[in-house]
Amino acid sequence: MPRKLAYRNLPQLFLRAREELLCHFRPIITHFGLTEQQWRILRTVNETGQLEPREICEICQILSPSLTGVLSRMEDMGLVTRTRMAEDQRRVIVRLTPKAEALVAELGPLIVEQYKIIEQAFGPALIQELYEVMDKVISAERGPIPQVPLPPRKNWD
Amino acid sequence: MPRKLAYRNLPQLFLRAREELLCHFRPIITHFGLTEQQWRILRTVNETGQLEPREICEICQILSPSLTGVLSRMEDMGLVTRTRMAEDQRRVIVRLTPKAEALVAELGPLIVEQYKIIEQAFGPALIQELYEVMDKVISAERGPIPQVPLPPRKNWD
DNA sequence: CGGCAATCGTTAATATATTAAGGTAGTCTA
DNA sequence: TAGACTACCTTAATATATTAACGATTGCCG
Repeated sequence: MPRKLAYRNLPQLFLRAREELLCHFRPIITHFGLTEQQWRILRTVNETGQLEPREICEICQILSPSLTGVLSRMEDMGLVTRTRMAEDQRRVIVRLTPKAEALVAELGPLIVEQYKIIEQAFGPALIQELYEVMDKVISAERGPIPQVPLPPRKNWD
Repeated sequence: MPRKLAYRNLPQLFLRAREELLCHFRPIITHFGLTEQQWRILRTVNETGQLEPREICEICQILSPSLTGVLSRMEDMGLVTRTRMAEDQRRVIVRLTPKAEALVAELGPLIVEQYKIIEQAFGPALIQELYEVMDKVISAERGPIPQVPLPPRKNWD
């Protein structure tokens, strides 16, 4: 019985590699009383000025039910506003408050500086390679990927 | 005022790329009533026969307080056993039950088959590149990476 | 016009993530 | 050998992840 599978756990390697990077940014983010998800949202919305929740979900990789809570807390913190669209009462527009914009203006440059430090330590070539390979995985058009057939689940207990 | 930072959000790209992979495995894992973390632990412990909690934490990228709960639930499900070491009463040994080993024996081959499908769709070269670049990020020895100096936090509210 | 399916955000329930603090068992040192 | 120190795991509190289901709106179509 082969205890080891033929393929090493790739999603797990993604996790570890991501943490290897993120651990150098986390202190900056928490220093300003933000969570990682809150910073992702601040940074993303700041780039476009305004976004709808489902757009934030897709870009920031946060599921809808999670986002509801995160945005509520950010609203309580005075970082974002949520306004219903007049044309379509189902949809919502999320914007940053001036307070949040000031926060991004102060935090952003620190993040950039930390990127430069990391780029020197990892080597610019590796960073470049990371961006390229991530893009290849994310935005490559490829046909539908079939699902391995699942056997009926046995009654274990 | 540059709304876009000089560096695209790399950890966020990691998240999206990881999800692009994981979404093809998740159905298999949930089909057997497991969570992603539970499968990571099953797969990892199965490879070595037994592991201590802190080893699982490091390999599976799960923090100690989370692991406590995950292992408790897995113990309730009859998947793992936790036994205190005689020599050092602080330490614990985690082992799989026969039931869990049977589960891995059934689930493992399906995971491998799904890897093969993905490898064909993504191209073997890309998969190879992914493994290589992750290893470069994770296990490259590099000097200590300095932390950008943090300014005193202002009183926002 | 009226029914009906799809969209969008939310609520609910449970599992995990994160940070801080606690508790117990080993280790070290004065 | 007492007391401080450390290592390992756990508990506590809050935030987020995940799946299912709900409620309000809108668009479609008969």
